[in-house]
Amino acid sequence: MTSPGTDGERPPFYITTAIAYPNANPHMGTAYEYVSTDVLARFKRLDGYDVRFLTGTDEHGIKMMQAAQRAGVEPAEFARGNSDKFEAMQRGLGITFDRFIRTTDPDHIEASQAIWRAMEANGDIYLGSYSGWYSVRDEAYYTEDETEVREDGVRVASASGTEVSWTEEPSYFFRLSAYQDRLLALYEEHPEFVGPDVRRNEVASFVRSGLRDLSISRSTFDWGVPVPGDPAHVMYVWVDALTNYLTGVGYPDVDSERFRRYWPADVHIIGKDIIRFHAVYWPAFLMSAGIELPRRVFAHGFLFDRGKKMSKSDGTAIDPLAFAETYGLDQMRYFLCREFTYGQDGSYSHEAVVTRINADLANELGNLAQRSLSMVAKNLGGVVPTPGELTQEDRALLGRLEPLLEESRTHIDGQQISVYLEGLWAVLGETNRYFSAQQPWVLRTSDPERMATVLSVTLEVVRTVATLVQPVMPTAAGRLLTQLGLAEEVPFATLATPLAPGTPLPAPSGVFPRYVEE
RNA sequence: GGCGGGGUAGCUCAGACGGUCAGAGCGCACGACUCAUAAUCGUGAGGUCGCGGGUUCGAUCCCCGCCCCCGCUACCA
Repeated sequence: MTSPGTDGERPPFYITTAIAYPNANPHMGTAYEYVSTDVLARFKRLDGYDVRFLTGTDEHGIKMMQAAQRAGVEPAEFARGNSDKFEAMQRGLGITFDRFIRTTDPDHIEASQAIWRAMEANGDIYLGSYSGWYSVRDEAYYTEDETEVREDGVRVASASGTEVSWTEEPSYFFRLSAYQDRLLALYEEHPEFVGPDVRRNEVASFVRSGLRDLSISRSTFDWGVPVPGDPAHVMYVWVDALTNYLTGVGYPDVDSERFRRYWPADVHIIGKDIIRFHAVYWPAFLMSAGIELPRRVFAHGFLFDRGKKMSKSDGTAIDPLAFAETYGLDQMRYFLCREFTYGQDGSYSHEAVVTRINADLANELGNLAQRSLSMVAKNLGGVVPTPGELTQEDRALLGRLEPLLEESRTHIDGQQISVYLEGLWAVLGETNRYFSAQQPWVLRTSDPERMATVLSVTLEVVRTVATLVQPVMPTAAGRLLTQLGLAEEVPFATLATPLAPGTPLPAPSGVFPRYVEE
């Protein structure tokens, strides 16, 4: 399952991010999710898969409505404007999504209503009543901890300060409680359904503790998908939001080529904060609707800003595009993927970014490429060198390249993004040691043929790493590949083809400049 | 409280049927080299592997107790 078929067919691969709730500006956490998912998507594409990559925004719900009111515009207009910001950010980050879905899209409304009907037809939706702390002015329910009792004894919503009262309203419920056993069986039989492991433990523990039915509609506001057959209600949150993954492949037309090709999704990439909805509600909804389950849900961790220099002086959260502007987009993408163990939390700082840029990119990779390519340019006429007989050292290093693709595949399939990069850099470290030990600058006069061999071996390393690192740093990798006389983008299938001796190479130039403090 | 994870070199972290398992990267110190982006290579730095017991020929890795830290414990997404 890790490598594409050999029959020339490109196997399908469907990957998604969570849809963002655009009631505020995007931050580094959202950028992290997009970049990391994009890396997984690009990797699969370069590895010969027919990838469908879905992302977008979740535009419904009470909070959007309130945010729109504060901004003095209609919800639809407000949502559109903010959604556009998210889409623009993704484009700015080089995210290669195939569709940017909005939950206000007509086909999504249709899909949501269709899955609702399917769950209803299965007897899992019933009308009940929902109760909670309700603010008439906000037209919203608040949980107990979102409210506080003022000095005058009146309970108010902490956020808005408006008075709340215990209220009951009719609401449709999803019979989540009926799915406890089937969900536990799912985690048991398909432990890969939830990752990382710690998240599966949490989810299983939660389900084991007992499930209550889920309120899935509201009648106190109308900014949402109308409930089929009862327009007084709109769907509340999760049926609508989660269904985007189905909309993205053509649901409810389950006979369509797109749906049959891409569903079930191979992996949903999400933040750890919404693991329950994806690992409990979502499979339950799908079981109810008679739809196949996604193969895996993977929750990444949170990123925290620990650096002072990086923040704006006013302390506002750093804007991802400003981050990319400051350090370079490829550098940013590399940092996000390499610095943090995917699935765990992490904190970033200006110092950490600079260290990665200089140590990993400028020194280990960029300098290796530069030192080898410039020797080729100066001493070998600027053409791919012809290797002579290989020594044990040469074979050992070249031997390290062979398993890299398969190892990378394994890591990527398990969403171990940092481990995949670690593997590439381990080889770069060995190559720098090899280069120093072989001393081609000495061989230049003592044994030119041997020098050519050493440079040839080194260029093979650069080619291999540049090829495999394309998903993370598409632009920089493309520049490296170009300097090796290759196309700007090359599929992984080309890894087995060494550089052709004699191929003229362009004049080398640095790809990864050092980051120097101003 | 319950469930789960964790406390290892200055920092971030690996680690193992219990017996070269005391490690990597960064940082730091010294040295080498000069092809290269003040890059690269070599060496070193001597950390009670949270605390106290126990099992064992032997435990950082097993058991018991204790002290800290973190996550989850449902309808904001």
